[in-house]
Formats: sequence, structure tokens, C-alpha cells
Amino acid sequence: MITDRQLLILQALIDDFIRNAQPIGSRSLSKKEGIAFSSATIRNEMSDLEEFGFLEKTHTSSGRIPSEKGYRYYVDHLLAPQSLKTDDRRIIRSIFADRIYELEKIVQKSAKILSELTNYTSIVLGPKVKDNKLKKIQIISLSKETAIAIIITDTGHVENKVISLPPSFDMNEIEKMANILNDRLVGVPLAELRDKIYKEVAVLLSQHIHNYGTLVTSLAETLDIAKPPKLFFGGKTNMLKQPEFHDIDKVSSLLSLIEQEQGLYEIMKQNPAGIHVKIGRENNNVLLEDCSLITATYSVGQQQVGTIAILGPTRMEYSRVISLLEFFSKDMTALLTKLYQNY
Amino acid sequence: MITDRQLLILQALIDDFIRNAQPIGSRSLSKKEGIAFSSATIRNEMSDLEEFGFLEKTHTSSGRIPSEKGYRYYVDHLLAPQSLKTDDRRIIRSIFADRIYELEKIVQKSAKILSELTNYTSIVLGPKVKDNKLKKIQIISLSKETAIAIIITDTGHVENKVISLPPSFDMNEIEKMANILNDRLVGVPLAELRDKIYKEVAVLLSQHIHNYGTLVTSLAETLDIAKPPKLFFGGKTNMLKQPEFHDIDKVSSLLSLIEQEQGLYEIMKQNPAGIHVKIGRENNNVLLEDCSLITATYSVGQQQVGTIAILGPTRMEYSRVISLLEFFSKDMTALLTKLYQNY
DNA sequence: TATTAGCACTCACGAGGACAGAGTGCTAAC
DNA sequence: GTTAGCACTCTGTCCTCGTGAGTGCTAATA
Repeated sequence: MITDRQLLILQALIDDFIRNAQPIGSRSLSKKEGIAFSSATIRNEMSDLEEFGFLEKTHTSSGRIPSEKGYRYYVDHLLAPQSLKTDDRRIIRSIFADRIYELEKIVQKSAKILSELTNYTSIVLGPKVKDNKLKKIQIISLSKETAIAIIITDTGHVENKVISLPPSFDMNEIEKMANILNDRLVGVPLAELRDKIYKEVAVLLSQHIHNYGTLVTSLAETLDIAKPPKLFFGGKTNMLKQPEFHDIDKVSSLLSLIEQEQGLYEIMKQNPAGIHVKIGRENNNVLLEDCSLITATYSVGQQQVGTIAILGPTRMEYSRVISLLEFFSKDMTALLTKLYQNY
Repeated sequence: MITDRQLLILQALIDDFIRNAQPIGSRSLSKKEGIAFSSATIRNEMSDLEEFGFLEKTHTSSGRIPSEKGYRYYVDHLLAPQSLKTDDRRIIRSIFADRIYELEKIVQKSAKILSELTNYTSIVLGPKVKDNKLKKIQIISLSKETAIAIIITDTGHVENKVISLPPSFDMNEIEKMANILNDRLVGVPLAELRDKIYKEVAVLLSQHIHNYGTLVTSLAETLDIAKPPKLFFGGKTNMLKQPEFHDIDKVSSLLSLIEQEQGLYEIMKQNPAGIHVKIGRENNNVLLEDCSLITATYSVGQQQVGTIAILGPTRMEYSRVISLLEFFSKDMTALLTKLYQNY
């Protein structure tokens, strides 16, 4: 069994390593406050901790560094629930202070500020649009063959797409069409629009609109907002500041992963509620082997709508980041709920 | 005066350096095709070229590399007007092949493809919105205090902003307001909207709309799309592949410059028509000292609307990039002109 | 019995030296 | 004017060696 003293040593060692990114030896640990035993004792304990799999050596006679398992134990059992500095609170609150109404802008700003606060990379999976309900469709003709369809959702989200019109389409019919669509589709979640158009609206259109065939397809394609929510980033290059990423190849592949978005999206979209920490290989991605990802979710009312994550080295300030995310996600949820719930 | 033989040597040397990023010595140059004189001769010529300021040495007994002045001369006088591979043409054409109607998407895709084609970073300054003319304003109420204003321009560009309504604003008045705005503002360039609202529309609104005071300010602020055009990027991390950027600090500051956008915007917005090459310190930015920036403009009809740039090391494939940009900007202009000129 | 002091040993890292290779500039011959 | 030849220079790599921070083990200590 692991003793209290071993835990004390494990904690002190990880804390130190998080700060300094250097392997820690028994002697330097013995000088730490709160540690009252000799370096020899510590050597013995560290040797045990290594046997348990919590610590590693970089070479035979080096100091110890935490293993992934060590971090995992640290995060699960040793994390002192650090309370946020008032400065940090203030800065996070400032995200919501301006009267911004557009969700996207809030999200964008959040990503930026969280990355500045942590010095890591922040990734925000924007609000899920597909659960939004249609509030209004507007169709405005641009030219003879094209019109622009504007979709407004109950959260104030606006999408617009250019649709191509069948040849010799009558301008008057645009209005008719818009009316039909609004009659039938308002209140329907975006994800279901496509289905609904084929099932219900097509028939109606055929009765009122001349030459409706290609139009239905075109409409359905256009309104099919099954596309994934956007990813927002902050501090993409913060990784470069971390000493463990002073290797160009590592950085290069990591940044490529970030830039391509697809891979990250896969990781971000599995978003269970609450705060979650994935350490190193737990991320199931070679490129993220030296990284940890801390995710949190935010909601409107009871409905979880998005995810925010901080990506840093495994040697991450877990305690601080977790507190920040907790605070942030609570505030964000409160704000969104206030803004959008009663629409 | 500089002799033909010296120019031949200068050209061969720069071509080689662009390919291999290694200082070139007299012996290896003498082995090149088209060069029929001995290494000793070349040494003498190179010595002269260095005196002229076209070449540099990295240390006393190293081979030569081109200086900024050397590149400048090369770009101005020695560039063989390389014709594009059909593959390249095909790929660029593919940008415009899909029926995409939204300018932004075309621009985004262009940035991506140009960066892939060149292996450098591409930066596209999106179309200037402020010269677009208003086609329609649509106002849709969201809640009691907020409505969403949607602005459609003659190029199919859609902007939307949430505006806050004065307390106890009547829903019927929204329609009235929208009508007034459309009557008065359609055809006005976005840049002038704000002025026009204060000068002409305010009076009208005061006659028809209850409690119009704060509304005018709110509207004017909202419709003030003086905001700069967006920047789009492709291949942000391509720099990391270049051997001259194997130094983390250099890369880090360069990527920060790119990420912050503001600095680049300043550089991009001075966009004289045609293709322009800025080499190293000509960019007037310490962070771009080892970089060259090639810019091209694109237009709708006669009106120049945006800029596209390729950012690479000074050791850039000037000839290729210039050909690509020329071809691209011509095609892009043709497409845009076709799509939007007759609106 | 748990802790600690002491000691031999290991490894990374930096400094210093030797050496090969690629390059130059200069001089003298062609 | 061009080229061959030669002395010289600088970089990069490899090797060695000493130092310092660390370890594990053993024996002494509380």
C-alpha cells in the first residue's frame, strides 16, 4: 500500500516538476518546505513510487519525473482545490461584461481569454446549431438564377446560403415560397429541416409553385445544416513557449493537427458533461502523447450546447486550469441561459 | 559594370540556393550545366558580385549566399518567366469549379489551395465589404429588447448583427422601420451608411417611430461596417518545414505575428494593383526580415476588391509563386466579374 | 525497525582538441 | 583573360575528459 509520506513526496515532486520542467532529485526535494526527512529516506520512497509506476527516470542516475500514471493519481487524488485569484475571476467576468449578443463572438472571445490566462492552447467547440429551432426563413433574390436564403434560429444564430433558382423562376413566387416555408418549418430543429422539407413541404410547394422540382432539392441541400459546429482557438502558438516543445518536429506535427481541425473535432465532440482530464496517451492520439486535454461543457438551461478545452503539455497546471474552467463554464452557462432560454 | 557572365553566375547561384538552402562554393557551381569556366574564374566573379553587394558569405571561407540586394536584382531582371505546369493550372481552376456562390468560401478555399501548391503560407485579404452597396436590410425581432439586423449587399455578402431595441418598442414598428431603411438606404455603399442614417433617416424615423432616440444610435453603430475585411490563411505552419525556420524563437515570433493578424493587416492593406514582391527588410518589420511577401490583387470588373499574398522565406521560389499568383488572380478576377458585376 | 550518513557508481553536459572537408584568396603559369 | 596550384580558414564531427547531480546499497544510528 502507498503511504501518506509517499503521497506527500509524489505531490511535492509533481508540483515542482509542473513549475520547473526539470527532473527532481532526492536532495532538492528534501529541502522543500513540509518535507522533514533526509534525502536517503526520500530516495527509498521514490524508488517505491517508481516501482508503483508513478515516477520515472530519464536515465539511470537522473532525478525523477512523474509518469502518466503519476499524473493521473495526482489529478484524481492529490489536487488541492485551489481557489481562483480575484484577478482571474475579474478577467473571466470581463468576457461577459460587454453587451455582446452573438454567441459566436462570446465563444471566440472566451477562447482568446482562456488561452491568455493559462498560456496554453484553448479550443472551443461552438454551440451545436443543429438543435436550434428555426425562427424564420428569409429568401431574397440576388439575380435571375440565384437567391439568398437566410435562416435565423431561436438563439439568434444566423446562417445564410446562396441557392440557385430554377430557370424562369418568378420573383413573386419567392415570397410565396418563403411563406410556405415559414408556415411549415418554424419551430423545427435545424437537424430535421431536410426531412421535413421532403415529407411535408414538397407537396405544398408543388401545388403553389411553378417548376418546383429542382427547387426542392436545392432547398433541402441548402437548409441541411448538418455541418458540425465550428471550432474556435486561442493561443495556438502557446505550445511553442513550453520547454517540452522545443523540438521542431514535435511542434510541427502538433500544430498541423490543430490547423487541420478534423482530428481535434473528433476528440472534442465526445463531450460528457462536467470537467474531464485526459492525460497523454489517454487521448488516443500519437500526436497528443505529451499533451493533456482538459474539457468542460457549457449549457443553455439544462441543455448542454458546447465544449471548451485547454490543451497543454502533460506537465500542465491541472489545478489552476480546472478551477478556471469550472468558473468559466458556470458563468458561461449562466449567461447563455439568461440570454437565450426564454426565447 | 556587371557582366553577362556575372549575371549567369548570380542566377545559377540563386537558383541553386533556392533549391538547396546551402551556401554554394565555386567548385560546385563550376559543375553546373551552362557554366563552362573553371572554379577559379568563378571565384573571381563571385568576389566581384560580393563587392557589388549581391552575394554574402556566412563566414570567411564559406560558399556564397544571395543578399537581399541579390534577390532584388534576381527578381527584377533575372526571373525566367516560367510557365505553369498543367497540373498547377488544373488545381487552381478546381477552386472555381464547384458552383460556390459565396465569395468568402471561394476566398477561404483559395488560401488553402495556394498554400498547398506552394508549401508557403498564404494570406488572403477578403473582399472589401465597405464598397459593396446595400441591397436589402431585414430586421427580425428576437426578444423584447433585441432584434437582429441583416444586411445583404449587392455581391451576396450577408452581415448580421444583433441590435438592442429601446424599451417598450412596438413590434409593428419594426416593419415600419425596415421599410424606411430600405427606401432610403438601398444602393448606398456600406461605408456611407452611418452618415446617411444620421443625416437623412433620423428625421424620417422621428416622424414615424415612437421613442426613436436611442434606436438611431444603436442602428448607426450596428450598420457601421467600417470594420476591416477579414484575413484568411492557408498553411500557417508551412514555415516550420523550411530549414531557415528550424529555430524555435524565430518561428514562435513569426507565428505570433500571423496569429495576431493586426500586423499583417497593416502590411496587406497597402495593396497596389498587380504583383509585388517585398524581400526581407523591405517589409519594414523585424519579424519578416527573413521572409519575402508576394502580393497580388483581384478585382470585380475594374474595381479592385482584395489582395492575396504568399509569405515564404527570402529563399522563395519567386518564379513559381509569381506565375501561380498571376494565373490565380486572373482567373479569380474573371470569375468574380462574371458572378457579381451585373448585379 | 525505521531512518540516515557515507560511499561507489552512473550519466548528461560542456569544454577542449584533433581532423576532415569545403571553401576562399592569391600568385604564377598558360 | 583564364586557370592550376597552394596556403589558409572556418565549420562540423568525433573523441576525451572533468564536473556535478543524481542514484542504490550498506552500515551505523535513534
